[in-house]
Amino acid sequence: MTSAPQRGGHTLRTAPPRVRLVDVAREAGLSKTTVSAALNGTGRLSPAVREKARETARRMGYRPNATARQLRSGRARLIGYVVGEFAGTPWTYLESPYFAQLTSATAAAALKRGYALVMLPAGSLHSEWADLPLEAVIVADPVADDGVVEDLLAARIPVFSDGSVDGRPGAHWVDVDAEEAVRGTLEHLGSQGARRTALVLPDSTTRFHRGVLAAYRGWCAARGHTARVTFAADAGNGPVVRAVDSALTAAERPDALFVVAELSPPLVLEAARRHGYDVPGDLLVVCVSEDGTAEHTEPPVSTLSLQPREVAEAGIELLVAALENGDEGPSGVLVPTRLLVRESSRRPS
Amino acid sequence: MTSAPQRGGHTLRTAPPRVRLVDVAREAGLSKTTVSAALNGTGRLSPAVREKARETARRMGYRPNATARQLRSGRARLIGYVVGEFAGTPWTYLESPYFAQLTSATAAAALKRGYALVMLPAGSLHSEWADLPLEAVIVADPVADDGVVEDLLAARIPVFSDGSVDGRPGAHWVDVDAEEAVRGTLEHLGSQGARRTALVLPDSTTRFHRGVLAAYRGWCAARGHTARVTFAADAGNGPVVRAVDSALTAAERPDALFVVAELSPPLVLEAARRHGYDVPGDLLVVCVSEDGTAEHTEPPVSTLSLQPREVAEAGIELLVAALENGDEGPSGVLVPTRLLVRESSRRPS
DNA sequence: TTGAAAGCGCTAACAT
DNA sequence: ATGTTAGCGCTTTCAA
Repeated sequence: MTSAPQRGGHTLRTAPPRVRLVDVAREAGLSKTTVSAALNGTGRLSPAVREKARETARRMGYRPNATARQLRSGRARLIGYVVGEFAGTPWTYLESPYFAQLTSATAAAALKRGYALVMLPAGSLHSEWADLPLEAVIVADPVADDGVVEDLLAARIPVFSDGSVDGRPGAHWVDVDAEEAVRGTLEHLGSQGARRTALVLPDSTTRFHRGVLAAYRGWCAARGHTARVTFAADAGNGPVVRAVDSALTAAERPDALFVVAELSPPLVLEAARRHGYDVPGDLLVVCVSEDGTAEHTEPPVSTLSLQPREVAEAGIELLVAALENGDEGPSGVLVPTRLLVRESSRRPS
Repeated sequence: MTSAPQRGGHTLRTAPPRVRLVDVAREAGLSKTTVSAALNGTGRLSPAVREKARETARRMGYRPNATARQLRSGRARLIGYVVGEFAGTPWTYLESPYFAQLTSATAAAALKRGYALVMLPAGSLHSEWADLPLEAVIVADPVADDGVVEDLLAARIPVFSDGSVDGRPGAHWVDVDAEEAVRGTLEHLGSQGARRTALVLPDSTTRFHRGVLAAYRGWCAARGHTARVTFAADAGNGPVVRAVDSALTAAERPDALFVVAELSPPLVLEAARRHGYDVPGDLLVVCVSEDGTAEHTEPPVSTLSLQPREVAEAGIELLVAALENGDEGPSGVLVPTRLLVRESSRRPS
């Protein structure tokens, strides 16, 4: 007879050993099977026995051991969640309203289907959390050639990410249509009279940001406009404010600003004011943002929403389908963005 | 011979069965024991054998089953994270900079000690996630008589929360000193000439918010000042803006504003402007906020930081100590707040 | 130096 | 209707 680690593992020295199924069975004068069936509502048991088992379990404060169940069922119902951007500051992504919403919506959608989300540091690799029993991992906005995606795929762990993983076996994706989003926004701005729309973009290799840049350049080229792009050196208010400042002080002043780098809308307005622009009088403004402050500013700021909640829903739906019905079905889905036009981008007539 | 569920559980129909330790052992012509020891660097094995085991495992793409390990070790190294406030909208808490920072800092600190964080919906009860193998649960800012805390304690799951759980066996806490925070802020405001400081508070039963209210009232009473409290009906920009509006339009206009309800600092400034106040000329402003925009406004806004990162660090330290060294040691710790004085609360001389 | 076997706590196939 | 037993995949004691 071997002696396994202290019952209940290396847990609290002072903690009493946890009540197990067998303890309940013994106490009730029944077998494990019967108690298990009684508690799980399975099997054919006489109501009396079932009740007795339940009563005893309750009285003894029995709680099934989740790990044992997981092992038995072969399913952990745990999903990893890691974001590709922000690798330099692995835990700041939640401070972005976009990621805050994406993350919470993902957790919500997952939990609704019976899966829980495990938060992982941005930019971390599989090896750092290999001993978590994750059934799949969501990689939000991976950077170009993201190491995690490779690692995961090599370890045969299903990956849910964006369009950049298309075609890889075991990889699934949800994507926003950057091309269409940019076109829609620029057309809107154009329709309000903008001729010189400047773009402020994070210096990131995310698929979305790359897509935005390409679409913007394409749009300008097609119309013979000069592309006016300013890159924010880094995420965070400071660097993005500086990028906006520099976009607004260009020799040829822009008449519209499309801020894709995440910046609190009131701060965009303040920058405009600081540089002597009237919004929307001589500067139209649209921000890619999920920040609710946009509707409370004076004037309210138009935003392009990337619809993180819809993205999360679609992603989890795909994930559940893949995990539970095998790998068939579409491996990707496109979610449309939504342009919320407010006063900041409506040229007064 | 029984036939357990499909090897690997109900996983992908098309997925090949996962490589197990025994598969590697067979392939290498060794025993499970030997391969396990080789891979874990334990036991006394000849270098040749160890290498052979490792090589075979690598070649076959072996990855240990995390659930089996957990069962064996009796430890899941998983911590639940649930917030008490926001029960009405269980997933919006991340949109608050305070909770975003608290959450990410908690996840970071936990992971550093080898624990991963599982995100749970705000206001949810133990029964909704009873089948997750959580070794402990962190209940951030529980509301008065929070059901989760009771549930968890009854289920003998260690709880880490705030001072409101003090004294309960199995409960541990980290708290901010609301009394001192309020006193410090009001003194600062007073030193800058404020005589009529209005307070804007969420209508919440959180320990911190209750503490702030009590401290504020006490402070006013001690000095014979009238207490000027406005409650924000709800979280979110809209309701809090309305509360600020109403505080600013009181018959007797305040000369200082202490905004404890979470609101984007630029929006506080805008409200002041809207009502004809000059900040800091005739209204001093201090916000309880972790929002980085505070330093980028004109004027920059003074904030009282609740130091979520320090709170998280302290909490996880306590948690690890309790989980790993038994339940002794202090069951609670107090973390000081930090007043960051900026231009918005410095009376120009 | 290596291997056989027990057992973590649970569920389900099978026998009674 | 209820119980016996095997086994999920792993680590560890103990024997060889």
